[in-house]
Amino acid sequence: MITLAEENYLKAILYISLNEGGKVSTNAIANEIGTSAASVSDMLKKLQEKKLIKYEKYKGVELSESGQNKAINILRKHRLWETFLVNKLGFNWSEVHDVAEQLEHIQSSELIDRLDIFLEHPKFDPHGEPIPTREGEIASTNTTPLNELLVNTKGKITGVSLDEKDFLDYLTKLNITIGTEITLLEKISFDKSLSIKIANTKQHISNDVAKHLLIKTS
Amino acid sequence: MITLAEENYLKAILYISLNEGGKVSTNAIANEIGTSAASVSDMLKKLQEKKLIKYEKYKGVELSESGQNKAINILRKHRLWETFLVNKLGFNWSEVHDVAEQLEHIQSSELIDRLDIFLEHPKFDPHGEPIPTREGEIASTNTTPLNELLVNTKGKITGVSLDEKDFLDYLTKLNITIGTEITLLEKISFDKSLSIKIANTKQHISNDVAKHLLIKTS
DNA sequence: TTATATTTTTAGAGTAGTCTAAAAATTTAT
DNA sequence: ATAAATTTTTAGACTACTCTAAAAATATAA
Repeated sequence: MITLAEENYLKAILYISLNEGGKVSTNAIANEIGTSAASVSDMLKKLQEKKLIKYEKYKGVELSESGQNKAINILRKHRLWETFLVNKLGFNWSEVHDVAEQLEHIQSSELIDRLDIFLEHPKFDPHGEPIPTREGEIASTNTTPLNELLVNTKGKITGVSLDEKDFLDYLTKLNITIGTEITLLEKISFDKSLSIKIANTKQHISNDVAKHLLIKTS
Repeated sequence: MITLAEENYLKAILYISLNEGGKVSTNAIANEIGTSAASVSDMLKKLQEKKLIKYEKYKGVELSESGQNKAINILRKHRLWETFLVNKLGFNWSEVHDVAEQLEHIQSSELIDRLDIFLEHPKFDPHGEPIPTREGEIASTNTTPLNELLVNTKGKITGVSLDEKDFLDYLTKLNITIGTEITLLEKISFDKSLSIKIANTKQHISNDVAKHLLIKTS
């Protein structure tokens, strides 16, 4: 059996390696989970014992095949539950993360299969992130973070890569949501902030915001 | 904060006192939870510290007001989730107990409020048991266990008081479900087994089965 | 009412996960 | 290439929950 803490470690390792690629460091995990590097070191030994990760002391860590399967399954559950909470229960996209973090640990593959059917096999969650398939496939989205776009390019926001309430509420205030058409007007080299146009209104956003907006250009 | 283990103890104490009434013994809890009397003794001290129970050594235990509120809320969550699993996801009534035991521990009152709305404020769960209200009211059902009925009485099954797969699957095999009309034909004094009539078919069931069938007479 | 059986509690120990402080290894900078 | 800074691991301790074995309290029975 896999414990709740172990599941959270696997998820963190997957999350970091999806974003950064390559081996994951002890500190990165500690930072992601909000714990000490010492605790992470301890836990990595246990996950290694259970063959859920490939780990060499001081050399960083990556998921084993079975660890990756488990982690992707947790991600699938998280994103399906978020979809349920928004599409069926009427939650706002900024309110679902914490509850989904609990629901993703419910153990029942039958439950997830049925939830998937009930939701009519959604491909993306409320933040535009792909929902891994039952077989563990994660669709690639072919998007570009807004801050990497060329000036004067027009595109559509198809996803956000950060699931934090403050961030999502700020987007809502800016009239930004999934599907919003956006044009990059200018990049300020000093602070990397951006001028953008949304629905014929000019707005200004920081690089920290822009890098989490995923754009599909037409 | 209340831990998962504590929630399970409160739930067990509520369950026993709803069925037996009066103070609850250490052994009864140990038996219900499937742990040792020693562990229960330990935990009772902790729950006492947190003012969730009223407890005197060797004298048994009862829930405090705040403990009862918490326990009833867990019961509410359990029964709402069971209703969701059957009504929305298409699970059979015999398959939902274990998953609901996990789901009942999800912490979010907003979630439960919205689930209640989504399900259109159900009054009873798939086993005919009343769903406690948001305010902690548990409707009384005014039912009689089948084995306490007088011979030749006719009634309708409005609930079952046991949520175990084997039992529920057996009922399904007997063509018994919520709403089934039933007539008590004969009580065998030797083993307390019963002859019953369901849909013009005569059947024979044990006292152990009959006592968990809740009847409303017309 | 005294002995016996049962129930409950205490004592002591084990596991999973966490922490801080210190030691060891690795990386970076001069 | 060695010193300094950073990262990672180890050591030792703490909490929550569990266990078995033994002691204490209560209930039952002769």
